[in-house]
Amino acid sequence: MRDQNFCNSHCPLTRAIGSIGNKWKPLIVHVIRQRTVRFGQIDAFIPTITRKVLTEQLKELEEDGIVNRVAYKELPPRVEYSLTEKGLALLPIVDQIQDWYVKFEIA
Amino acid sequence: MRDQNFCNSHCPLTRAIGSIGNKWKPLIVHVIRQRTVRFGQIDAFIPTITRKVLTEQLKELEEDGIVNRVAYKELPPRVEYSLTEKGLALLPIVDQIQDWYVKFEIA
DNA sequence: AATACTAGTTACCTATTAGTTACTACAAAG
DNA sequence: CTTTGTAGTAACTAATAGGTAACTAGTATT
Repeated sequence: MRDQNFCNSHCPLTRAIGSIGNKWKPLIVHVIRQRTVRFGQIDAFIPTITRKVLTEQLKELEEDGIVNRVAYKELPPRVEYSLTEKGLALLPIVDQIQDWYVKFEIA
Repeated sequence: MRDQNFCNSHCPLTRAIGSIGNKWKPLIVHVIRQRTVRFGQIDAFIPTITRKVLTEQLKELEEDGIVNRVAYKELPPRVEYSLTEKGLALLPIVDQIQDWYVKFEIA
């Protein structure tokens, strides 16, 4: 998202939303989970995301200390992503969002 | 948000994000909390939102069964908003997002 | 000699979201 | 008789997010 009004707000919830409150980031965190996954795997798990947008989102998540990125100097390239401690702490919240939705979803 | 790819996804987390995963809705839920508040109060609590956008977001939240809207037939108009059971169930999650952010924020 | 492989990047274009300004209704207060 | 107050709406514009297609590197396979 990177909305300056949000990132510089005096309200911590607003800043939190500025950091993870967009449509892709919770999904990316949810896909990585406790694993170490490659770029292409994340891309395959989120069918509607494009590589360009996935790259952008992963870069922001890395900047915000939510994911680790390890690039191997090989060809073809290999880049592995995993959650940091901060990212792992987000998992129970993401799970609860899913549970909340399922609980109130009209069958 | 109302992204059709999200709302019709087979993944419940994706659908959940489609319903509350935008920048304004968690904030609106957080502002209403357990109270009954008027339109103008919400507007005053979220300084950077415009009336137009607030109206749109509240309408979607109402459609999704997250807020109740009660309009009194008076002049000047009075409209009161409160959280439904579904909306109230979102409060602990929103609080946890805030706690998560505060915990990992670099001082 | 051409093709596939991965994890991107670049330039360009479109769609969605958000902001701006002006306007409404009618009663009550000054 | 003008102003104030509330909760919007309409028309329009600006900003941002997201999508598309083409391209890169160097090794390994066909």
